[in-house]
Amino acid sequence: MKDVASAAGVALKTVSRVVNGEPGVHPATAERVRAAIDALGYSRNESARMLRRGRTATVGLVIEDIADPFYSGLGRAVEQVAIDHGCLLLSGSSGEDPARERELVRTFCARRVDGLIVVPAGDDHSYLRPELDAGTPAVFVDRPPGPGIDVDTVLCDNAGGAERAVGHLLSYGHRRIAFLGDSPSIFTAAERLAGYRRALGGLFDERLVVMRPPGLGGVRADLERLLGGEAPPTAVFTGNGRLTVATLRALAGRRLALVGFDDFELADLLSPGVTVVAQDPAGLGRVATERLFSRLRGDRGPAQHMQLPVRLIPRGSGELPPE
Amino acid sequence: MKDVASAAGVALKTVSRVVNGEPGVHPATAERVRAAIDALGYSRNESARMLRRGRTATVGLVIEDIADPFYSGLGRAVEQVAIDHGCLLLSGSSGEDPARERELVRTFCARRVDGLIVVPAGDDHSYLRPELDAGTPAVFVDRPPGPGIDVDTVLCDNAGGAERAVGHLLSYGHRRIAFLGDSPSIFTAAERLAGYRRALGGLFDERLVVMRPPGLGGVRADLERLLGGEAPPTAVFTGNGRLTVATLRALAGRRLALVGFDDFELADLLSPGVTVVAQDPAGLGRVATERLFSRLRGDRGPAQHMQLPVRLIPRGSGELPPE
DNA sequence: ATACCCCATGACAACGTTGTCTCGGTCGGC
DNA sequence: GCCGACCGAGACAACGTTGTCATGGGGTAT
Repeated sequence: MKDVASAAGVALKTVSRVVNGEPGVHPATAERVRAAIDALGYSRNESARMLRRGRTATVGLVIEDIADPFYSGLGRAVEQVAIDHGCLLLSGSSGEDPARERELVRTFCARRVDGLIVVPAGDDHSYLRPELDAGTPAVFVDRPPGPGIDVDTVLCDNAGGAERAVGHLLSYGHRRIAFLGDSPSIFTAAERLAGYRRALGGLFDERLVVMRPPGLGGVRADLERLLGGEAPPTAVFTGNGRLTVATLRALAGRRLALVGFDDFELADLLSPGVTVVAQDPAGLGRVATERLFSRLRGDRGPAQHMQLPVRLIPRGSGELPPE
Repeated sequence: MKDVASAAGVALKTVSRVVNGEPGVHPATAERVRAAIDALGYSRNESARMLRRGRTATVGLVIEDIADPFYSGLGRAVEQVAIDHGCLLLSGSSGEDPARERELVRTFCARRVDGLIVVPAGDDHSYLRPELDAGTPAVFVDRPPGPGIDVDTVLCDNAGGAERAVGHLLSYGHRRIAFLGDSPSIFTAAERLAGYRRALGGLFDERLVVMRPPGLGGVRADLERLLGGEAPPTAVFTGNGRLTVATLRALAGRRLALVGFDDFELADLLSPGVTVVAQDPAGLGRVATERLFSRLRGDRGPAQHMQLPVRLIPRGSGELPPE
């Protein structure tokens, strides 16, 4: 910028004014400056600008794994909204590791991101307190923060969706419906279990519930055990997309009524098509990021807790009769 | 940092030394400084550090669409390697729009990213010349840069993979094999067409080739036209993952031998399983980013052009006999 | 003609670090 | 007891912007 200034024969500040489109510069001068900028291939140093202004025009996104279609859809939406607001996205995957989540947040905050979008892995977010007090807004998506931290959250209707899924199977005559869920320490898994339980009411049988981290081996064994036991289930409700896919693999073509939480590509092309309760990952990302920007615009109201609806999509697997 | 210094009763520079683990600080002093840091909840301002050091510890990633499983897998690998090298990732989706690609690169460079990983959308990258000359290394992945720009590239064996796919169908007795590809202006599509053509040799028939941007409607119509014509194809080779899926939808269960370029989740669960030529998106990302960091470590050698192998995975659809 | 105001421009400090240089004190060797 | 080396620590400038305030010149109203 110094070079541009001397090339155009003006002061530093005038170049700054032109670059930022500030008023009060004679058109002819501005033109001369622009010519010098082009000639020298100058581009503003954003690091210096960030330092001076205290704003980085950057949003930090912490998710579980960007390679997971659910989160990459969410991430894409966050990116889009950020760009619409002139911000860039710093992103990182926590891999469901609370220490890693914390480390990412710490690093993002050291870089003075304007705001944070977090899909938390852990359940203790007291480490966020100083950042929040310092004025860095955060929005939690998909899962709420741990106790004592009251920030905006955008969740989907986990319990309601699960209830809906199980109700659907009940309406087709099933009475013994298994639940394969993620570890109950994960918020969404616990919520979905609650919905499952509520839908079943007196039919609830804890022997039909298996909750553990996903993985084909485990699911296959669990399924064999469930189906081989006395009074086996006639249907299964799977608690997330990965478990649904693992279950489909484990079933290896055997027909068993199934409704899964989370939609996934090609669910419609399998035979039978897979009935799911679909969330809207892009919607979660969009709403959360818009919430964040409304905070950045100065909204100081109490924390908002939003819940997005889910949608049951019948495709065949959830409409199979018992037996 | 100023506050920490006065709290600990030392000079600014001493705090800096402690924070950066530089030698030459008395252990007792260091301890006092650390105590002050904890008490004040201080964290280094990375913006200032970037400005001063001229390094941002940031890698810019430009891809087509982070929501696409292929690119999100690639992005995850880039992120991992970057983190292993102490860098964060700024990412953006170009949406196959050259202007957007350029804009993203420009923005990243204004932020003085240490290096760039680019999946290009356009075919003119002369705009990169100033950045490259300024010492910002770039690595192109999946597709090469336009003419005149000689940077490291990491591609997969597009032509070889296509040749392999078509050869596979030929070996199962097919003689009329259609090709559904992306717009030939896209490098990978053109390469795969070349491989298809090479494998067919004299059997090549341009009436069996359809190249256009993906989208179910188009694919369905194209397929109807191909299959309804005289001497219809007995097999089809699809030029990328999205087209493979669109084709499967359009076929709606009709049996037609098919081999697709790109693997995708659940390809094994469809019936028949979908035979594919699989790339390794994570491998592309990893190799490219390692290349970038070797440049950042000072490698000034000539541009390297790497090609990763592909793998044919027979699953059933590619082994169907003609008719 | 004088006073006033506005416009275009510039000088200067500050943002929070880190690299360089300097300085005082202690220690070891002769 | 003297000198050089070394160690811990600090002063200062610089990175490239932008916000604040100052300045001078020309136009307008009185």
